[in-house]
Amino acid sequence: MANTSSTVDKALTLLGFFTERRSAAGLSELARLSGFNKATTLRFLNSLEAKGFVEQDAATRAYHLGPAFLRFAQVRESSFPFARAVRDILHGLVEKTGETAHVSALSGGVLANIDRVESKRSNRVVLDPGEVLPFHATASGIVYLAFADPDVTGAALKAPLTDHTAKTITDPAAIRARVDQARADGYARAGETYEDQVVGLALPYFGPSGAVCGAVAVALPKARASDGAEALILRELRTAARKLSAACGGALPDDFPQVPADDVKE
Amino acid sequence: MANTSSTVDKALTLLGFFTERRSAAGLSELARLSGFNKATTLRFLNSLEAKGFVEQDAATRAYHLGPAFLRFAQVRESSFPFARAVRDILHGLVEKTGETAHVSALSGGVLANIDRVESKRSNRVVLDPGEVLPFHATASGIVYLAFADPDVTGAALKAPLTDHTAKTITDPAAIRARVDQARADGYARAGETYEDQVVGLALPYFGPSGAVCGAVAVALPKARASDGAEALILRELRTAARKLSAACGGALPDDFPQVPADDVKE
DNA sequence: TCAAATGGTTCATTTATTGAACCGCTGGTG
DNA sequence: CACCAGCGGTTCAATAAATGAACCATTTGA
Repeated sequence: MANTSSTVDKALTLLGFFTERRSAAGLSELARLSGFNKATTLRFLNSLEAKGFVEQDAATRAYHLGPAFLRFAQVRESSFPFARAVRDILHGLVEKTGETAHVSALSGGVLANIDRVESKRSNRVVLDPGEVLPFHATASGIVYLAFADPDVTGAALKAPLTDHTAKTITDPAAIRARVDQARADGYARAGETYEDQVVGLALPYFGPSGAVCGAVAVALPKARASDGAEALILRELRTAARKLSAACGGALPDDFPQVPADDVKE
Repeated sequence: MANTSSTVDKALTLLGFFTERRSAAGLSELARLSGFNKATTLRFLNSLEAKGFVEQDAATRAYHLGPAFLRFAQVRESSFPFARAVRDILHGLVEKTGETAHVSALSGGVLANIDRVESKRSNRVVLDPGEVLPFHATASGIVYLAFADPDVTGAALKAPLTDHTAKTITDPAAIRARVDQARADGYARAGETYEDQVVGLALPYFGPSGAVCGAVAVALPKARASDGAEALILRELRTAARKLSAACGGALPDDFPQVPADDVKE
């Protein structure tokens, strides 16, 4: 599966270099980031620009994501009103839990945030829109792998696992253990493996044919991560995961573990 | 400018075949629509799928737009909150005029709707999200051409001009006259040239460096298109165009015509 | 003023793209 | 129920398109 390396694939990877932090980039910068030749990069950018996927700032000559995304997001949404459902579910989660919530989806081989709603508390977790979530270092990533196709999981664990904090787990065997645990539990917890002082809890959601689509997660400051708070969050996450699955035409599998094996029932 | 026909260009054109009406399409259908060989089409779809730009329904094997658009729209929006501004402006227009309003932008050589808000009246104009607006048959298209680069305008008039209604104007010279008129007036009006019984009024909006980005328009049933109503709409459209230009870092040109050369001042 | 970036171009080499023919499969029809 | 037409997908030689090192012309900044 390494890389089929079609020209189209390569051209599209350029888009992935635009993030919230780097919302615009010049030709040389993109060539450096991608490893493509400058001439190649330019041709790709021209093609992307012709279709509205990037725009070039006339003054700075830097490129940024184009208006095509507004249009296509609109078209997708009109036939498949997912973004709207996501937003509603996230608002519900934030209201119920008081913490920042976000939903990710697998898109182009990576798990990327597709929306997030922040807690109203002053001490809260802040997330970049569109951020790519490393599989091994986030609760969303772990729980995604737990329910993903074994090949995908294997591939993700073979990839280089980078450190994000002092507590990031980079040993593939240890990650695999966490993934197995998450599969058994029906959720994943990540304590400061991606950001210091941040705890994450995540559940997967499923599309038609029962394939996992992504994860829904709540991120909170470690200081507020009491057992009781986490149990509440997991309960809310479960209903969120159920709604999300429904919104994309799927459902939680029948054998999906009951999340909070504790006291009260939903 | 005909077609540079790079492989990437071709692959991206596939995305354009997804609309609200045809939100999913199979391999053969896309091959037919695009004119590409089936093998070629499939390779493109695979590349697009790998990056999340299309998804394949496991059951029907049909393809539809993928989650990448949610993500990239998010990233673009985070650094360039345009969609939000558009929405606010459209709501304002609908409230003030009582009619359906929409904003389009040039994206990939075509003028496509990027958002729209419908009138609350029962007899109203309905627009498809993401719809492509033909230059010659819509007020938005005419007014776009009026302020676009002369080369673009020339190219658009050389392209085949298709009929949409009995009143569609397909003579390039007549269209050019309307374009020139629109440039002088600062707005364009299209009476039943795209949809029967529908009148459209449109103004352009401008980005940095003064280039035209797209159009903002109001569409209303012919029966309600009185002179007074149209004058009101044009006034509202002008403030909308000003706001929109500001939202994308531009402004109306200093020499932009005063829209309603009539009674009351804004 | 100079050096090192930048965006962009060129063109022979190479490599990925192309398309006709081909599978196996499904769903509808006489 | 056998048939055929359409589907999604695959193959592989011929070919057209992608590639990249070297090259400008400008801009930036020391």
